[in-house]
Amino acid sequence: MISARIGLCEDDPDLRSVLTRALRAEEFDVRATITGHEAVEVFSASAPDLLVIDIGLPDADGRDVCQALRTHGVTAPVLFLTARDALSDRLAGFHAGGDDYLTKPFALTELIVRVRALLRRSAPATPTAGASGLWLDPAAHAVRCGGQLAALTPTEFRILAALAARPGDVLRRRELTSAAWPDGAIVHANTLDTYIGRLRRKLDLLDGAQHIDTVRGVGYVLR
Amino acid sequence: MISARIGLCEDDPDLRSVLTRALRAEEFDVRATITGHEAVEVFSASAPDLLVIDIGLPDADGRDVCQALRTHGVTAPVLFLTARDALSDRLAGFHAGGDDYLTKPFALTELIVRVRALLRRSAPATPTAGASGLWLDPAAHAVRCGGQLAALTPTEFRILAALAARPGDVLRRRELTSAAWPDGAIVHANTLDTYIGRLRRKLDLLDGAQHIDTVRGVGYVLR
DNA sequence: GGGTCACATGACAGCGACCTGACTGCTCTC
DNA sequence: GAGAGCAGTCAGGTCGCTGTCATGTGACCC
Repeated sequence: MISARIGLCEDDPDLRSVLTRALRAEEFDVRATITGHEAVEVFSASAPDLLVIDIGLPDADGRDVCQALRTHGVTAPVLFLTARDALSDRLAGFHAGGDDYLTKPFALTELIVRVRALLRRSAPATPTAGASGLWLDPAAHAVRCGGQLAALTPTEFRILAALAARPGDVLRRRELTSAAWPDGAIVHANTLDTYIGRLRRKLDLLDGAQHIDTVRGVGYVLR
Repeated sequence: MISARIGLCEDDPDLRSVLTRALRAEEFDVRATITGHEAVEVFSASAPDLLVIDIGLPDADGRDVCQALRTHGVTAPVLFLTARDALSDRLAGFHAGGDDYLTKPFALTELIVRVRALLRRSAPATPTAGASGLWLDPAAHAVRCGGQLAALTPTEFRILAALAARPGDVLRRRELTSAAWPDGAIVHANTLDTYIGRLRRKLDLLDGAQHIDTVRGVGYVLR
């Protein structure tokens, strides 16, 4: 699968750098911009698959940047970043349009999960986990297989999302841990094993197949 | 695919005529209305797949029309037409649950592009609430199931309408809260729980089935 | 085979999210 | 003012998610 192109617009140098590196670490093709005007110029010329835009840009409101891009025919979903104290329910309307927002401060893992969820939603025709027959449904917080559906807890969902993001690739234990738990969280080594076991049980009830393989000494892989 | 039904509300005869013909030329099934009251009457009776509403209607503000339709259970995305440079209008439009904006004057091709984008984005998320066996009855402020009918209070209706707008999707608590209460309203976290409980009791009396599921740590889902 | 290690699995306690019934206050109508 | 109905809060109970532990199992190396 070709990596998704993500357009980023964030004026704070530190945050911009962190976000860019975090997204690139997840194999995304990131193009970072600093001002709203730059974002409109760059992304209307070559539309990315998803936009991550800070609401509080110095030269323009992030929502106006979005609006301007929409008038240029850019239909990619947008993930807004907003300060918690500036958050109000007025942003809720964006959900109906398929967009999303994240309040600062946020865990990078949360950003990654949201980004993947938005990308998945905007490309509903793309099977999520390759040939595994599994279908991650972020809207339902569940996994589908055939007509069956299994509800997942938040932690189970994050782990399976990380695996499904790169089907066929072996994900190291530390990669999975950092994807499922916030940075700095201390989780017992065995905790991941337990969750893998729970996921396997739920997936097994769906179609009786083995979806998550163990790669001894390395990690796990979704096939 | 059956052509999408588009509800148009525009008082200016020239613009109405141009828009109607342009959309029909794109194979859309257009129903044009002139006043806000007519729009509410017509489109709450037979909800289209998308609404195009002028903000500056003579008898009502387009945002109020949108708001009224939302409380009638109409969940279709809305494209507002508005005068240029009206930032406050934009924000207020999103308050009303609108999904996109177009500032006059605009190119017809822009309109078409964004209509298609909105339809594309909303398509997977808008099966009718009938899939759950429940039917929202805005006129009676009630919910029907089979031949049974349960009266709902206004707040209960708004919550159920929000859930029914996206059956199968988990709605976060904050989404439901912002859908059921006005912006800025401070409601105790537990209040939503209480209303969910009341709704469950009423729905349970209709057919004895469990309609609203809890997704722990996330929100609620109508199935 | 025997030892070691990594992983699998079932059980469990803590905790927080959620559920529920009861209650108060408010508004509207008569 | 009385009554009815709705909205919102509270307290206490229940339930499920989470993370950990103990123990079992299988892979690998010698």
